[in-house]
Amino acid sequence: MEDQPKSRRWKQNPEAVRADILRVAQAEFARNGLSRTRIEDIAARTKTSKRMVFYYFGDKESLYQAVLEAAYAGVRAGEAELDLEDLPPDQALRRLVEFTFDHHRDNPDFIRLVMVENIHGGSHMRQMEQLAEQNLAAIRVLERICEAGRASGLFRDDISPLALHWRISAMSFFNVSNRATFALNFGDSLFDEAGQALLREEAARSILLSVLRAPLD
Amino acid sequence: MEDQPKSRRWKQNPEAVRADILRVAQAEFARNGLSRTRIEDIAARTKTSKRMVFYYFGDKESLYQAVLEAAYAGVRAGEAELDLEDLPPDQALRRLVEFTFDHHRDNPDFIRLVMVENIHGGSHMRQMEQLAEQNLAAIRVLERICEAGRASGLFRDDISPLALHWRISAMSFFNVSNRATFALNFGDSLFDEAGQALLREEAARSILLSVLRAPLD
DNA sequence: CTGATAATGAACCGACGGGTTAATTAGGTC
DNA sequence: GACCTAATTAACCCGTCGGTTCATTATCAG
Repeated sequence: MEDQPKSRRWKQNPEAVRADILRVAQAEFARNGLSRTRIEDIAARTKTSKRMVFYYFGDKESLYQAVLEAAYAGVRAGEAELDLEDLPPDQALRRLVEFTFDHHRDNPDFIRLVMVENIHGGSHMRQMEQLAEQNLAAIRVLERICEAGRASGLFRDDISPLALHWRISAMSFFNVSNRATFALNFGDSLFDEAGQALLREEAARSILLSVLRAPLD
Repeated sequence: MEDQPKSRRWKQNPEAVRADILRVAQAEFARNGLSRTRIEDIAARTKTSKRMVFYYFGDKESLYQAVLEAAYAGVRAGEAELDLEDLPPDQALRRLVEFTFDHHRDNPDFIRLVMVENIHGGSHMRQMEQLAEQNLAAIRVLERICEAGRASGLFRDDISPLALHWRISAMSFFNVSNRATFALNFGDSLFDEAGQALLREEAARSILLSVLRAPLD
């Protein structure tokens, strides 16, 4: 029937075990952060044992790092699916903002991992190399939109794509990361369906408005 | 000479010890989060001992909670010093955004505590009562600005002060909270003096632009 | 079949760190 | 000065949890 590439067959499948551990570990680290997460808890939700976690990943920090790396790769892959090529620049930008907003919402575990990593000062992210290109790809999308907008006379010519990305990320990220404290402080009206629709729309509108050629100033 | 209110004099001053512990604990919890912080480390940087930390605060979680509460109170007190009463609404709003941006920047420990608390789902913040009024005060400031702006015909009449506050907070908070990962992903050009000035200005400008009466749409 | 290696299981270890016990001192009160 | 309580110290306790040891089984190459 089917032959695995490396001729590994039924039962005793290391790759699957590895992936299983990674999957569970991602959820645990996202929920509890690094220190509060117990390897035993991860193992318990896996089909394998604590011994195997160490066997495959060495130690806790390495596992965490592998999780972070996989999460980044997964999310960036999702982003790459967005196609804005044949849209006029204003619609493309609006679509990008809305997509980013939704995409963050749909990946709370990733957001929480990034929060955790920021608490740690980004120390585990430093040795990840292949992120640079993926990240620059995100900026390049914005650069193209800005350039097209400028060329058509629709956008201002002093837009910084990086600063624009920063603002889009800020709203999309904060919406997920600070939901708990924001809701406790101000109620959860912004987090029901209507509230989220409002925030999403205002985010898109304010970003768009800020790049359009001098409506006022 | 001077008489303390409760006739407590030189040496053996519980209030001061408490405050000392709280000060050090705030820095430690902000830097390391809840689990990674060691009570012994806190004690070591205090003028007192580990035993005293438990004596005054009961246990680690209670100490953390006291720290969080004190941090909130401190930051909110700082915010209250901003006076926008005699400014026209557009200038008042711009000033508020700039102030919030700066204020977050100046209180990174507070930001980090809020990050930690969000990782914990806000569970320690739930029993803090007196925050409600302080938070509503922040919204009320925005409500007054929006109302004045609307009355003068300058602002749109469909502004949600809460959503506006959310956007201002998002940018101000994200700027501090995600600095580490953002800089690793995209370089630190947005975090030097010029970059920060740009972000601050764009934040203010985009907020302002979004409330002004139909410049375009 | 045989030997080698990769994968797994069970039981164990040790130190780290939150929290405590018990005894001591300082300060206030009358 | 006698007494009481709040504040402080030193030493200890013990559960938890990251990581390991060692023995066992599965898989594969020849």
